[in-house]
Amino acid sequence: MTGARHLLTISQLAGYAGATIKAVRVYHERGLLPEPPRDSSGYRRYGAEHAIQLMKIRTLVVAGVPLARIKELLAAGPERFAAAIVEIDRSLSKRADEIDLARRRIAQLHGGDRLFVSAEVAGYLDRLREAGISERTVLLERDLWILLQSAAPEQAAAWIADKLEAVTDPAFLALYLDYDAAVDWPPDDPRLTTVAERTRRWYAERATSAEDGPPADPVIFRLAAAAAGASSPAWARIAELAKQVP
Amino acid sequence: MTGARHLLTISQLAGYAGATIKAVRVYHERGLLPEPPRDSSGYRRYGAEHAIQLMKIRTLVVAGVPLARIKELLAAGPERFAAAIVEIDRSLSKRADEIDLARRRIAQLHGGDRLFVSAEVAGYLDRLREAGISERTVLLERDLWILLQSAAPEQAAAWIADKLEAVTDPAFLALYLDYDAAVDWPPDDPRLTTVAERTRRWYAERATSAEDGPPADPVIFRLAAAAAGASSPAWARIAELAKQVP
DNA sequence: GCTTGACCTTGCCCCGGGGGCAAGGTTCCA
DNA sequence: TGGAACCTTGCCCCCGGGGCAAGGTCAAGC
Repeated sequence: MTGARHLLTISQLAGYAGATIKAVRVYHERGLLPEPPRDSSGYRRYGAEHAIQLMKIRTLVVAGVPLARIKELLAAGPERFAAAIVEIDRSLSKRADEIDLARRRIAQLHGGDRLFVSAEVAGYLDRLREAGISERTVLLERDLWILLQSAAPEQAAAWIADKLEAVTDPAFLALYLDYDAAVDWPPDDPRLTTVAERTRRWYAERATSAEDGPPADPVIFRLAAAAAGASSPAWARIAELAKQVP
Repeated sequence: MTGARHLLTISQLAGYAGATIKAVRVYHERGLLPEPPRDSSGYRRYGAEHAIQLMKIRTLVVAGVPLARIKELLAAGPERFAAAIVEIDRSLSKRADEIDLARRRIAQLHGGDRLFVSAEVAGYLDRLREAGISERTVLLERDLWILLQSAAPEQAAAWIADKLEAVTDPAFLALYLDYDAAVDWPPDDPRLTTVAERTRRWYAERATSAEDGPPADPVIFRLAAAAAGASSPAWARIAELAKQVP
């Protein structure tokens, strides 16, 4: 009569615990769930004790605990088990936070540049837009910042702080608007000398008024200048002109 | 000078987007991220456009979107993309709910039987405990319900409704306490005939007062009786005695 | 009895999303 | 000039099962 204690088939067991037949067999293989007795034709026959164990296993599995760790936990003493539960709960709550963050980020996916550059740089770019800089130039500037932030994050951070200050200066914005207007001029346009002159003046004034300029790492600076120059021959020419009469 | 547009190494790119070098190479293989130009020694050199694409990829990856789907999405038009974003957000919110549920379940892992049986059965078991039934017998009853719920969920549901009603009857509880006391008696204990007599009377009374008894599926009923009988020879004897004098 | 469909068994290969390591080439910095 | 830190390709491995094959078994209906 004790055979009546093991009357569940594998699919009944799996269905009850929200698992699949395959999963149950995997748990047998990995030693998480003891193999039950077999009936006369070799079918596995389960009892309530297996159902209980399987429910525990599934609860931990859906909580994201790896099978190897589940095996340890089920074999461990209650105090170790309780400690593990606390830790698992913590990791679940962390996962929930990550999901929250992921939701906020995918929501920004079809939107602006905040996903691609730091908040500071995004703010800077928005100031440029407000000042009337063309979207094309803003995007060039954005790409430059992406390169900078990738190649030298802390230098970029120091630099953007400087730029956020500069952008409050109307003279800087005016100069930037000149550059924006000049982007498509031919390199031999005579107006470029004027822009170069204004550039020199602004830098000179700035060097006297604020003693700490951008932490001029020459390598990075040159790369940035080269990238900008590559985008616009006119800009490259302005840089050349501004250097010529120091 | 256009080489300056591609100045990031693979590790700089990966670091910026929170990926690993290996992951970036996988995205190349799968066609998610275009292969960048190589420098003179065969190293990959990336530009801002790759950084932007990689950020998009990573955002979707951490949101749990499979790489194959990400590839489709990046190639699709904006309206299809937007629709997908909505769907991804919904699935993320579902995941968040699942995590919530998982947390509540692991919290019950070291606690009572509510994890292993339905809420109704758990309530029934608690009523038995309140009535003074020994924990050992309650656990036997619980295991029986686990078998029942696994093997025939809807029959078990109908049956538990019946039991929840029975448990409000003091006569039923008194009878159950008799069984609890008898669990370890030898099968030839003379007191068993008294219990059998009370059992017969209770069933007779119930059959007249409530016309709809439990939906007596004979197979399931017999299995349950056999399981109970296997746990206690005395209970098996009571069942035999109660049948003998119909 | 006989078929039909649902179930069960083992065994094998497959997937995604990379990780790890080997074995070699390159670049940077002191 | 030498070692650390990069980079390259290639190969095998991990988890947690899914899918399929090739067979054995069971219950219901005719």
